[in-house]
Amino acid sequence: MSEALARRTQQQRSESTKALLLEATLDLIAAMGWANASTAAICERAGVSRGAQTHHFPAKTDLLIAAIKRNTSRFDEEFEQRTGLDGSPRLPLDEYLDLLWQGSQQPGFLECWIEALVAARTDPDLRERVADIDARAIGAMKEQSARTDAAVTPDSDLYDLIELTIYLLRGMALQRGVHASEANQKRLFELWSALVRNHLDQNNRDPG
Amino acid sequence: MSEALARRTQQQRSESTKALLLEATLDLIAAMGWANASTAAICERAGVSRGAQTHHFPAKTDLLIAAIKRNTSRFDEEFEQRTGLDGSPRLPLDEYLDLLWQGSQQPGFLECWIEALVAARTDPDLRERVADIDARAIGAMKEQSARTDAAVTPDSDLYDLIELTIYLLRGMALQRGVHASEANQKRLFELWSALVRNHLDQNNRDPG
DNA sequence: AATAAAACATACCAACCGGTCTGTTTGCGT
DNA sequence: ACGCAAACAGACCGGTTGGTATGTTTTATT
Repeated sequence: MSEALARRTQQQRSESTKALLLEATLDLIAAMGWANASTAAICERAGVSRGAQTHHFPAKTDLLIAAIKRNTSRFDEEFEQRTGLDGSPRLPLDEYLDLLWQGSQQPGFLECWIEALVAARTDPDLRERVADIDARAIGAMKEQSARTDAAVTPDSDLYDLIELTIYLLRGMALQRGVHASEANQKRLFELWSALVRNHLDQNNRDPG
Repeated sequence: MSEALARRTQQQRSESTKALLLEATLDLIAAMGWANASTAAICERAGVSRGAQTHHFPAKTDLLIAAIKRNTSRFDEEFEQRTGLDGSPRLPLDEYLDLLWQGSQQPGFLECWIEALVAARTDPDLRERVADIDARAIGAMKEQSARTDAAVTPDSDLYDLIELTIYLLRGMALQRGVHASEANQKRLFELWSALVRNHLDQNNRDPG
């Protein structure tokens, strides 16, 4: 029958099942936590055999690393697009902070990230690799913030405030795991944003 | 031989082994994470038989709940002492924020708390109970903050700022799990403290 | 077409986990 | 002193997990 359709390159087959596995992994981490996401469950969800999984990801930790890399790069690219790279007008800091907020509200995104951080803390095989991915992600967000209109003076506290914001959003996501409190958190984050803006306005007034 | 020493009340025996188990539980959660802390390992660490553990804590989740209750109440009491209840002079907000910081630096404290929050997210048996303990702990800290010199007007943002601070400290602790960055975080927290003070000073100027 | 290699499928296994069950010791009430 | 219940100890078990080992199919190479 449809031989032409079934015929795929090795690379195509490989990347296809890899993608299925990683999506299933992220889904299950978000739904039941990394500790409860068994390789068997991931394979079933992905519609892939256990052998295929072990072929592409010999150890379970390989699965987690690849999954959170996918998780971060996906949002990283979206953020890069939104902040823009060329001579477009600078994004107002307000909007960038709101962008961070929206990113933190993406279902499963921070949940997976937190699960990875927690798992990595007590797993020597994970710790270094997760720490590296994490550092890159934070660095990327700091660079993005430098493309907003808040990047007035080189010695401002902008990077520190971005780092604080990231920590805050993670702490909030942690809380949402057990408490449904989105409206309240939105309100709190707006207060946070106001404090950040106010601080930068005060310290960067008349930069020259 | 020393019968008088070996002779103990049932209640004494019970509370003694309970305490041993809970301490061992907290130690292991901090050291290897909740998911990797097996009941057998906890019993071995506590020097208690498996039968004794199941007698006092039939399910593993009972162990976690009791352990984090102990975890929070321990620090809660310390905070209550420090903030004082009677007519003593009001604690400066600066010092209270520093108290929160010091609490967040206590080895194992936030690590266990975060493990509990993460485990509770995907465990129906834990979620409600952990959420309840968490809500009480946050409420207690808000009440303590009301005893500082920052509690000027009833409609200030003090409670919101305390809640933000708690989320921030948790996000920071999450980060410390994979990155050794205490000095940097101390610096960041002082920046945040400055923002909080500044905001409250601005909004509560000339209250009456 | 033949050979090799990558992709995939299935069975298997040793280790571990948490809960249950049975038996023993210790303290308490009478 | 006696009986009972709580505290404790150890054995046991079904279920699950992640990794491995072996066999089959699909693509690539020559």
